Amino acid sequence: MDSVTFAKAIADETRQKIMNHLCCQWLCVSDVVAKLGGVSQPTVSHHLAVLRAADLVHTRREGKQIFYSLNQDAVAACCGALMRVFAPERLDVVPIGQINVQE
Amino acid sequence: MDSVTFAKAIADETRQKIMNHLCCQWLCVSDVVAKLGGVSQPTVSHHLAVLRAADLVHTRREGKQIFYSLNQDAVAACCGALMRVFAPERLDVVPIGQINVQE
DNA sequence: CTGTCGTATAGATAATTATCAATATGAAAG
DNA sequence: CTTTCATATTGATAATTATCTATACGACAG
Repeated sequence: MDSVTFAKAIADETRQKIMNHLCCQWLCVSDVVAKLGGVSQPTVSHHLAVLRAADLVHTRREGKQIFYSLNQDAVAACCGALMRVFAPERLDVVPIGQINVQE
Repeated sequence: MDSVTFAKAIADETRQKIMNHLCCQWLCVSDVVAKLGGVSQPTVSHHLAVLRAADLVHTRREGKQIFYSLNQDAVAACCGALMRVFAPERLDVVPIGQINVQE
């Protein structure tokens, strides 16, 4: 996966909202539709497909429903790659919250 | 600056190429045009404007030319913010190269 | 097998955006 | 002041994409 694909995948407000809801929990599509409010089910399915194509979500089938959850490993890997390429001189002081990257 | 603005700013191949060229060095617009090859000057100016609007580049005037360089601090801050939001459970093992984030 | 429920896909449309050619702006030189 | 050079802006166009409605698909219940 390249950094442009990753950037395009997260470059949408609705998609970031979805990612927020899928962070640290599994939700089925209709759950996401309900949480968003005002967005149709096909639109949500489309966004989930974009996230899936970028490998940013995990998927699990359970009967008729399909559950999604955020692939935090992929997010971390992509952000790390972005930093290596576009902030190589800041790798020693990355402001991840109050945490600093150290060797 | 919000994470959607950042993502949109870097969600373009030409823009990421420009960011690459502006990483760790100052280049004027015509330099960037030359380095890219096949992209018109107005297009480059437009992309630089997008990057500037997202505060991802530094600017310096020198006579008739305007020099740009990548704002690595902003990149690092935005990537850090993305990680905090979308990879909160991986903050302790962020794969920044061979480096791990530690407390 | 048929109906129902959850999700995905198709098709259409509107909005955004990437790009170029042409032109404006602005700074320095003569 | 006029010209020249570097960059920005305008206007137009093509490509991408976000969204909806309608429909197809796939799993389960009866």
